[in-house]
Amino acid sequence: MSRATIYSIAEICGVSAATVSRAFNRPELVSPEVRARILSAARELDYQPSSAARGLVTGRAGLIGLIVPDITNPFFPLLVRAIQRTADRIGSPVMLVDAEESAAAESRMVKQLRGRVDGVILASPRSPAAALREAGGDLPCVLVNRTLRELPSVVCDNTAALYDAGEHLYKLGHRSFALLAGPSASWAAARRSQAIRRWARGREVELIELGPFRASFKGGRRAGEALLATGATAAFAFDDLMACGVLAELHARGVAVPGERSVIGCDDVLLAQTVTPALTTVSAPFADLGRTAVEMLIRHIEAPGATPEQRRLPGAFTPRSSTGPARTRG
Amino acid sequence: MSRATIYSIAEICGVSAATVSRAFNRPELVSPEVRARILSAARELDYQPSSAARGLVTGRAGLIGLIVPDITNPFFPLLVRAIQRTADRIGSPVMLVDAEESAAAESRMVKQLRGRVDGVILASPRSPAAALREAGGDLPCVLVNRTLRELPSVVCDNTAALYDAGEHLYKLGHRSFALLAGPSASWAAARRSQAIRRWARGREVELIELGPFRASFKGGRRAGEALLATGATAAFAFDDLMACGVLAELHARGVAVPGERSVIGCDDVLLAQTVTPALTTVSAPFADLGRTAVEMLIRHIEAPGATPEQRRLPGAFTPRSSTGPARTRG
DNA sequence: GGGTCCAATGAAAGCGATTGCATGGATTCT
DNA sequence: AGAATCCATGCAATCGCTTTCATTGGACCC
Repeated sequence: MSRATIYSIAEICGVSAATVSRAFNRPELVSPEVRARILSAARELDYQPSSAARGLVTGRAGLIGLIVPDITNPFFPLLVRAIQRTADRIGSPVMLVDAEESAAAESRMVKQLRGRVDGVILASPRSPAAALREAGGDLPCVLVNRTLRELPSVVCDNTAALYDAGEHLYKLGHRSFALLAGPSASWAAARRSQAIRRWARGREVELIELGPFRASFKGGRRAGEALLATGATAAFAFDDLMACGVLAELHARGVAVPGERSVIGCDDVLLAQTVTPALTTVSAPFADLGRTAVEMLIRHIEAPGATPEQRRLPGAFTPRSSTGPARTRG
Repeated sequence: MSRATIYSIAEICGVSAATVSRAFNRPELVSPEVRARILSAARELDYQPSSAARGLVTGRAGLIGLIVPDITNPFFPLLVRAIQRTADRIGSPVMLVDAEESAAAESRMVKQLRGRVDGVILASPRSPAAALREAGGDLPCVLVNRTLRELPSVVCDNTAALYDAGEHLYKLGHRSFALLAGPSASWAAARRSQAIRRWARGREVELIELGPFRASFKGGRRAGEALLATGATAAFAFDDLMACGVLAELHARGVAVPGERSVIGCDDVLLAQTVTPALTTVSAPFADLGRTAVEMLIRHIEAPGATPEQRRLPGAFTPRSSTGPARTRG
């Protein structure tokens, strides 16, 4: 048996297809008894409206796209969940696309998504600005963790939290810090480095910049190696994954954390809590990030002309066990 | 400017819409010059076919659904990527849905997906069999990491690898083992426990069954606690996440791994490599799992009547650093 | 030269929903 | 009572594409 349509329901109920359609979309326009009959018949037949047909006439796909650079990076599942949860509440499922860290794939996917979705959320896009604008075309887009003047965006602003982190270490007696920079193409990496530099400038401390390193466990191990070559007693890693690599490297070399060095991550992904010692980090407001992104996208879909809004949500400093008093040098 | 359609292209090229459609779908049916003209005009106008219109007439959405119980569990991102990669190659994007560990949500989502997608891949579904069958209806479904007689499925069979793991520990001198069981509702957990039991029965060893524990880091800590209350020198954890919890708990209590106890995980997720010590585990064939699932689904979409095929792919024992010689009991 | 066949194209009928407009019966107003 | 109003419903067009069937104009064969 083929799927039920508004026509089969109409026939059964002895009404026209238009009435059936209205029973679902504008229930106030059909008489209560007829509506009841229709709904019950629909349930009986296990009717599901064809989204293709609806999409064709309304011009809306009822879908939003989500492009992430790397779903295996533990940052993204948390974001994906937050976005999906919000999108689901407003009845617009999410099409997830993994760009596998390729900028080229990213804009290719945006293009592909056009015509299938009503708008897309681009999480931490790697693509150059021009490519993004071009690929987007008239497709509503919102960026997460990156800004671009022409597009709405929501970013996590870690400035204040990183200051808190710095102060935390300062109070523990640290005076020499290493900044383990993330990938140079990453907008977030640039912002974080900047925030830390600014904090360091306002304090009487030494800041040794190392990197850039890849935002991966391996990258972290390399960063750990570099860290040991310096006299820094505390390190800011670009993100938690890198911080875990640092921890592993230090452990492998018999350097105690936080005994001999303190390490700070960023994002607060699952890993940060499971690693030993538990990672002092800056928690990203995943839920808010996701919710805001979806809300902004919806707004942009409904009012395509609106000026792109830029939102920044603060991260929160979360002390755990990977930071401790500075070992007195010597 | 509204989007280009086959009509606008047809007009520009001085041909009929039918020809334009054919130029894309049955290129061998239109003359080379006309096709070239059409394709160039299409590129010019940045034409994207409306998937709604196409879907309406062909009855195919050109989309497959993927339902995972918990995207934040590191097992799933790896699977998602593998599935997406394959689906992408055959030009069928993936709609990802996170059921947030709720069986009810799971079947609700399956229902919702019907009419939007051509088929669904259900990864490690929690729902009772009846609910799944019912929700599926005539929608092609394939299960990953769970079997059900009526549905095609692909599972990771860890039996052999777990035997290897057992032998590995046996050779290291272990004679008393703990089995840290996963959630009782999990099909995979049942299979793993069974495999280990069978192995133990074939050997002169003691097997202490503990649990069930939640398949989470916290669950693992609890399992670690329970483990310490026994005399077992080696433990099989349900999965890597749980194993990490065990490791953390042992570390917190000053018990050395692998010095005093050996721990084995399962799945080989990112965590297994980043934790200290690196986890000895059983690697799941994520890429094959994903590829097979998509291929089976496609086959089932194209031949709805076919008998459900059941595939099992072997995991591979992967020794790392969390296992070592049994401490001679004192 | 006339018939056959084929390749290239066009005309038109849907696919299943939404929606503006028309309609007709009941209700209310004057 | 007749006119005006309104509510519930039906009719029919439409969205953009695919696909069947018909048509045209050569090329080819006898």
